[in-house]
Amino acid sequence: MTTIADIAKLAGVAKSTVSRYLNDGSVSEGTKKKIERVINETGYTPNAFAQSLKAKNTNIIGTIVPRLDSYATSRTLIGIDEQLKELNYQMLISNSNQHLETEIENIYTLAKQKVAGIILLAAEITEMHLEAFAKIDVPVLLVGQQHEHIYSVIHDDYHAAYEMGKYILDKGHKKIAYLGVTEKDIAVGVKRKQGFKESMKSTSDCEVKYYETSFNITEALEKVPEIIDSFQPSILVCATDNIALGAMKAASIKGLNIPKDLSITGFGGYEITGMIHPGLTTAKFFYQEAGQLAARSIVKLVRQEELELLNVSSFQLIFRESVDSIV
Amino acid sequence: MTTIADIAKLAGVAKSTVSRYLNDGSVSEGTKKKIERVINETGYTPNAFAQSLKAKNTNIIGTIVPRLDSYATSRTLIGIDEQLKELNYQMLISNSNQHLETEIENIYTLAKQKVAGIILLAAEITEMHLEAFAKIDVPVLLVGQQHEHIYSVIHDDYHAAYEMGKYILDKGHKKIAYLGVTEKDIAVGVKRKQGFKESMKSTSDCEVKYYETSFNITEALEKVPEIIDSFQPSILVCATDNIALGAMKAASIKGLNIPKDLSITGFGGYEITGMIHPGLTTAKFFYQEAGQLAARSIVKLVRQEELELLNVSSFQLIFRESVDSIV
DNA sequence: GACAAAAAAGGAACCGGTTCCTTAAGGTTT
DNA sequence: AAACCTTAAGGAACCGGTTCCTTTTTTGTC
Repeated sequence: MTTIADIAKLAGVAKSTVSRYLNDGSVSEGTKKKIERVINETGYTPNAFAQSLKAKNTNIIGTIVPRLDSYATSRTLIGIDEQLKELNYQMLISNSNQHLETEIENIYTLAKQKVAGIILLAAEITEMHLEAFAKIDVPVLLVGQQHEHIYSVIHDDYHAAYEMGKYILDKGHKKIAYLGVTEKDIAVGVKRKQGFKESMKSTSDCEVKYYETSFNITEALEKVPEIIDSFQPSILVCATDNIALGAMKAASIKGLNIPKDLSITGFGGYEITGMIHPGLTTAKFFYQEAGQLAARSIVKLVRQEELELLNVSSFQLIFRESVDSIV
Repeated sequence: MTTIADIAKLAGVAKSTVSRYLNDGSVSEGTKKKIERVINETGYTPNAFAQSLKAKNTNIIGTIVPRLDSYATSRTLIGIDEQLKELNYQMLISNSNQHLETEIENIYTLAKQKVAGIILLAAEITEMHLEAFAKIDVPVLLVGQQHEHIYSVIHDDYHAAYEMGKYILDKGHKKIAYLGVTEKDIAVGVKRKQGFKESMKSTSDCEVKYYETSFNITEALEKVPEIIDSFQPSILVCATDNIALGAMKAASIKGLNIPKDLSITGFGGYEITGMIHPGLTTAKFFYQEAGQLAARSIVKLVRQEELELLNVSSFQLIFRESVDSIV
């Protein structure tokens, strides 16, 4: 390993001069040349640890994700990474594997590594989270979930669900099943359901039933047949695309034709929803863009610039073949 | 920020004693208690940079991925992460966004950050890669691709394709289209094709044609109709599940029934292939397990232990509804 | 109780940078 | 030509740990 002292000796100058050359650059042309030559010859790069030790902070933004194998997560990470690179920050991914304790642990680990900021893609914010945020002296940004005291970037779950509700009413559906998730998840479990419920208020001759499942495709697959048998809805509104995919599979297994026998919708706008047959009608969220927004936002926080507490990313309904018109 | 000097002062001992307490632990019971109390009170954690600066290396394994939004990548990362945690190493993900130059850059960046080792999920190994590996003094492990001089963990692409070929011959197919990818990708582009070709040698009354597309779903979607029209195969063997998904969509759009009018197979074993209708017959690779193997392997390299140059992860054919029998 | 050996604790140097302070050199002003 | 300012460069301290070496304390043995 060559160090700054080696470079200094080889160039016949002091350490501080080399350091100055590398940073501000108040160095005469002659010595610049000398140092440049030596650095090129040796292929020297400064030791990042020594720099960070002195600087007491880094340009690293830690990003904690609940899982890596999810379209939403991946796209969000891509957006974050893209934007951070542009802002000269680096992304450090920390996977908590849908494990609450690991998630908390990761917060502390990142803090210990002196990251400049933390982006948290959480499904749920607990007391332990708040405690961790308070203890560490690092700005935190939530993505996908909101909280009254923490900066966040969220998707417009409420209005997406509202518009989706309006749309299926337009299509004439009267027997509607909504398949949601746990209310611990404010965004997906609460907001989407609220938006949907609100849209249902505009009509009175509809029968709407609400069910709950997990985020797991296979669990949806198991739960759906029962819903179909007992309630016989004309449409199944699923709180995520994955649930919708499970529902479609379940319907296919039962020999039902989508959308003739049963319409299905999702939320998310995963790429796969356009590739299957029939295509799935869904509300598309802009994960990558939200990731970019999150990156810009956390950097603002790091730089102590002004930022809205709540930042909303938009959505777009995508109409495909999985919804039939009832006449 | 509290430092080890603060702790030492508060506990009334020397810095070195605190350090010893934190590491080997050759400290008397009495002082242990004192130090422990102070550390608990202050919530002190050692500065990772100072430690790394002295230690001259880290327990971080850098993992370079070509893209984040791929099932194979995600699963592999999960496996790596899981296993590294167990071995007390940390994973640092670096995304090259399918950009060769970024990939090379990332190699150098990771080396500069003094990672203990690098796992590279590459699609292609160029001269620039080899040059980078030679320059940096960090062990490197390839995943998914092999190279005569570099340690690697690969999937058994050759035999998976061979078995797949055998299977579809068994099913009686005679007009077979193979839709592959660029031969720059040794694993997917070359090995799968080779294995498949080998299996085709066992018969003489088959017409087999080879085509090429990209890894992109939409490109497959565009290319497939032409293949169907000009060649009219009874089966389309796709080199990846994504290509197969594109092909299925294309077939659906043309109004073809899968598998009656056209059989389709893939490679990969993505979860979604079991969720669509009809289910896709595919060769499943064990990405997560391969990731774990990769983690164990890179750690062996870091510790300068013995390791085979080539480590092969197995596969399993999954038979679903997308392949018909020709009688 | 004296003495040797072992254990515990202290002190200083070091890791590789950055930065502050000081000195030296060169240029300008009067 | 002296006084002053500016620019360039050197030297030393510092960031927060670890480790080696030395000194002090404890323990055990005769």
